[in-house]
Amino acid sequence: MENLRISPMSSSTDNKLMCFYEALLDHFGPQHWWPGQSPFEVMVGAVLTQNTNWSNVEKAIKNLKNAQALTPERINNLTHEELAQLIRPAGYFNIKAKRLKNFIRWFCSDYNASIESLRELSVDRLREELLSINGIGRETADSIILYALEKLTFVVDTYTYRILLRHGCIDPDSDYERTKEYCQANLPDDIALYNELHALIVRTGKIHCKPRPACLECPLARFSHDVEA
DNA sequence: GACCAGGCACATC
DNA sequence: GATGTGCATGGT
Repeated sequence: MENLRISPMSSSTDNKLMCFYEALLDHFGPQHWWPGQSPFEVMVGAVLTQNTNWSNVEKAIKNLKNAQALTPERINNLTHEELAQLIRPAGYFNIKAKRLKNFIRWFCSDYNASIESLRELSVDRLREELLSINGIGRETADSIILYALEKLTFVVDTYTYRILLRHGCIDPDSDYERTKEYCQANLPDDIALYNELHALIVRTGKIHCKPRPACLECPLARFSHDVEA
């Protein structure tokens, strides 16, 4: 990845986001997301990781692989109970089994389980279609578009919102779409950068950016960090 | 034992 | 439209 050098102090505050990116990349290094071996595995992982620690998702994916069930056709042919048991370690297994089935039914019936067919669609069309599937919300849709299909869309999550709010980049009433707009307006059109920044934000959020207290050891603390937030 | 984790849909007001 | 709640396992 191109190693842009932007001084946090000299580049002014009109692009905090790029300063954050530089600081986090310097501190943590590349995160090599998404840890899936295929686009389909990434899509499955995107559903399974909803409100769930990734280590639990890995167990569920391992179960699917061991059962030789990690293909659209195989998952389509599993019963609800069979699928739910395989993904049990990821939590919410009953509801996630339904969500996976919904997603894969759409993928198979509308796009013949073809990743390339999905890639031919525009981001707007993809997003609209994904969001029409019960169980696929904004973050899951954007994760699939960015990490599985490698198209330009920024993924917002609770850490993104929390960090940007704490640094005064967004208003407390900013919703997902407004937060996403802020990010995309302040970043170059670079899929690899979107990929890396979201991963770095998650890494940061896990360690430093709990709801409170703000952590002075956070690599972002020097950027007008509101320690009272 | 409490809390958290890479959300989402639905019910209720 | 905003808020509350159910969904569930596994690590710390």
